[in-house]
This record gives sequence, structure tokens and C-alpha cells, in this order.
Amino acid sequence: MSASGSWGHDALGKTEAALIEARRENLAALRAAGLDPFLQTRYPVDATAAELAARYAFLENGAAAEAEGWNLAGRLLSKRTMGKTIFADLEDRTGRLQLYVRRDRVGDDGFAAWQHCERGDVVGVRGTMFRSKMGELTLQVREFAVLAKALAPLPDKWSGLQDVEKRYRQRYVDLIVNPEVRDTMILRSRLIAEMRRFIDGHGFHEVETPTLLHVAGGAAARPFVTHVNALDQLMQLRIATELNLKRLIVGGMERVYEIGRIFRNEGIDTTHNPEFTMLELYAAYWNVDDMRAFNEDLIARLVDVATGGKTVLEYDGTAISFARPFRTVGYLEAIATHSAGRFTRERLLDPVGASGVLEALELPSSPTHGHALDKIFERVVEPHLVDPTFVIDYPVVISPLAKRKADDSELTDRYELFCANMEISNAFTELNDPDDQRARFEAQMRERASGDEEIPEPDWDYVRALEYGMPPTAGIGIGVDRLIMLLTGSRSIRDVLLFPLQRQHG
RNA sequence: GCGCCUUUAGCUCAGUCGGUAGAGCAGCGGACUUUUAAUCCGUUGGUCCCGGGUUCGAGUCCCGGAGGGCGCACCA
Repeated sequence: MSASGSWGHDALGKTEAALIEARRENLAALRAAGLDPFLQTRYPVDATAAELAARYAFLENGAAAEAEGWNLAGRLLSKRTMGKTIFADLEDRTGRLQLYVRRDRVGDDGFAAWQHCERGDVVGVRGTMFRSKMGELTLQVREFAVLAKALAPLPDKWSGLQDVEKRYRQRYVDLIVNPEVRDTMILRSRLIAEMRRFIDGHGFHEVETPTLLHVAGGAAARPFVTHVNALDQLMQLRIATELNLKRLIVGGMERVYEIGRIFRNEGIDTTHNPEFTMLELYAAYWNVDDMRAFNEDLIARLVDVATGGKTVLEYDGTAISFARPFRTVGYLEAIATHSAGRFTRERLLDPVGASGVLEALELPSSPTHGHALDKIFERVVEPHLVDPTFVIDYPVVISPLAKRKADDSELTDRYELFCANMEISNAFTELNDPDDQRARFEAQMRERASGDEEIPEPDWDYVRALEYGMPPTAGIGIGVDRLIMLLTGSRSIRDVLLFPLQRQHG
């Protein structure tokens, strides 16, 4: 970095350069006073803004509690100088606390040093608590240290950072000035922790399976391709964790789950990011109905945490009720209901009939029967699925890894949970008959050959694993980001991802 | 990939009919010992996203490009 304050990349405008230069002068002044911020290594924090707010809730306006002193550290978010006193707002990970600095308390040198502290700086303060005449809990500063100097100017203190492009590209700035962003990300973290706690409580083991695979299977999606130098081989980034987790079921681990990053080389929009987080969980000796009950328990628990004990969640202006039990409807029955009985089982389960339904809906033709069914369901039923709804009994043609229903071989023991028009979970009793699995992979190979590029190459070792015997098992996949969107009221997946994918600047 | 919208000071935003580039905040100088979007006085600051074109004259109109947002398409 040059002495002029250049960033080393984008050329700075004169205004910004002047702002940075002014901050560098303050840094130089602190150094001259022997208070170099960048020489500090630690600060003995013994309190947080939230703890102090709770502890001193009893203080009445104008009252002080001078017997106890506290060390607090955080970022200065505003500073109001009034002659020989300064008011400032300090923010730490728990919230904000007002600071009060008097020249007659910190001394002439200390007060002079405060002149060189500004919005954005990270400081550590020691002092005692009082409540101002206006009722604001405040720490009166006795001692302080500047722990880091902010050379770059922060966005407007009132408007924050609105420019969405800059918010995503410089998320650190967004997090500093837009408290709701940090609230959302922290809630995400808490919800995922709760998810783990809940699942662990049911005797599951969390595992990690490879991201780099020779054949990315377990879903229909275009994979990312990369090269492994050591092997001089092309590999794919996983598009699901399904097949490896079921190998662990074969191996006798019985209850396993993974919360992991999945990569799909497809579109980017408000509900899709090329890398996203998926929870997949498998339980030996459960069937799809056991899984449905587990799923409902899990979602209800997370809604409880997210709402602080309510069963109704506001999402995009709509109140969504998570009152139990969740609604259940058959896949074919739902399509029939929402088409006034026109699209019958007979039409839908016949490839030619399904094509006719696509035409009736003025949808483009589909490469495969399964693809057509997906399009039909998406158009006819999904817009109606606002409150949480289990859609059950999916046709076998769109469920290549699910077990057929005992009493209806064209349907599977599978459900998807929808909420706010989004698919939240996909679960089924796992197909464990290796011969049936091999036949379905062979059918997929024919569909792939006929032009559906999203259908993966079969993973034949997975069939071999089934030949060693997989117990009856139920599995579930949950799109964690979309679930978090729902639970945090976020309308875009980018608002629940810390660093959503953005195009490289030119 | 297609359509619509958007890009002006560090930030948030105005900018009329094509006629010298504006405000608030931040910054800088000054006053102020319970303020809190502190207040008051003064003040600096512009690659109007980029490149062409039309015009006496373009932030403004036209063409092309880039970034971003939304919708569609895609996405079990």
C-alpha cells in the first residue's frame, strides 16, 4: 500500500481519498501520543452491552453505580462531541451501549486522544455505569484503548448501506452498519445449531462425506467439474450426499446425517445459489411415515425457536400457520383437485397422457415423462401450498431412489414438504432392492441418452453396496437455506448467505 | 438465454423541456460538561458506470457494452 492511502486496487475519488487521509492523520496523532492502535494485542473484556443492560436495568434516570467497573470492547458507531464531554455509541456482538467521556475524568491527554477516535474505530473502554437524565444506560469512561483504526469511512449512520451489490460484495460493511443483517445471520446459526441438537438427541451421528466425486449422483443436476492434479483425473463436485450416506447405512451406522455444502451448476436467482447447504439424514428401520413425524417435530421445533414460542410465522406478508398436524395430500390427488378433476391418474401416469396435459397447460414439451410431471405439479399445485403441507405418494417415474408402495407399484413411499410455495423437504423409504435399483438406473441411462443432461450417470458401486444388504431405511433431504429464508422472513436466498456468489468485477 | 428496471460526492438520494452539478449525512474549521439522526455558525468534496453518436451544447436523447436487482426460462 502506498503512503498516499491508495487501496492498491480501485482508484479512489478525491472525496474518499480526503476522508481516508483525515483518518490517517488521526492514526498518526494516536501514534504520536504513544497509543498506536495496531500495537494492541488483546483487551480483557469482562462485560457485554447486553449483560450490562440486564444488570443495570434497575438504575433510575440520573442514578449512577460507581462501585463496579467494567471492561467493554467494540466498534464506535457514532460520536457526539459537546465541548468538554463526548457521547458515543459502542456496539459489540450483543448490542449497543452509550459511552460518556468527560475531560475531567480521563484527563487532558486522554480527552485529546478521544478527539482522534471516530466512527468505525474499535475501542476498549473501562468505566462505571449510570443512567442519563433522558434514561439512556451509559458507561462513563475512566480508561480506554484504541484497538484498531478504521481508515475507510463507514456508510451513512442513518441510511446504512442500501446498495445491494455493495452489500453482497463487501458484506463486512453491511454487517457493521445494518444490524438486521447480523441478526439474520446469527439466527441462521442458532437455528442450525438447534437442528443439530434436535437430531443428535435422536441418536444420529453427524458425518462428513466427500465433496469431490468421480460420479456426482443422488439428484438430477449439472455438476461442477474440476481436475485433480495428483490423479490427473476429472472429478465432479457433489450434487447430493445421498448415495454416500446410504453406503454408511449399509455399513451399519444406522442413523447418520450430514449438513453440508452442495454444488449445482445451474441458474442463480432468489431461491438458487450455485453452492448451498443441504441436510440429509437416514435412519435404518424407519419408513417414510416415521420420517414424516420426525420432520414435523423438527420443523415445529425450529419455528418455535425462530418465533420465540409461536406457531404462526409471517413470510412475505402472509401469515403461515405451523399448527400441528401439518396438512397431508396425495400427489395425484392434489393435481386432480387443483385441475377440477381434469388431470387424472390415468393421464398423468401415461407418458403420452402427461404430454397432453402439458399441452393443455400451454407448457413447453418435456424431454422425459418425469420432467413433464414435475412441470405439471409446479404449475398446478405449488402455488396453492402456503401452509406447511406434506405431499405424499409420488409416482415412481420421478422417484428413482424410492421404494415402491406395497399396494401400488406405480407410486412410492415418498413425500415432499412444501411451505410458502417452496419445497422444504424431500423424503422417502429408500429403495433397497439392488435389482430394482439397477433397473431404474438403466432406465435413467436411456433418458440421459435421449437428451436430459441433468440425469446423472449411474453410480454402479451404489448398486453393489445394496447387494450387500441395506436395511429398510427412510431418508430425508432438507434445503437448509430455503428453510432459513422461511424462518427468518428473507425473500432472497442471498439474504441468508453470508457471501452469495457474485460475478467477478472486470 | 430473454424482458423490465437500475448505476450521479465516502453513504442515502434529487436533478424539470437538452443550457454552469444539488441536498442531507459523513469529513474539515469554530462554539458547547447529560447528548442520542445532538444542536448552532462556517466550509471542502464530482471519471454523472464505460465507449461511441446526435447537437452550438448531453447527467438528461440515440446506439453498443459492463455491473446489479426483479421477472421469465432453467433448476426433482
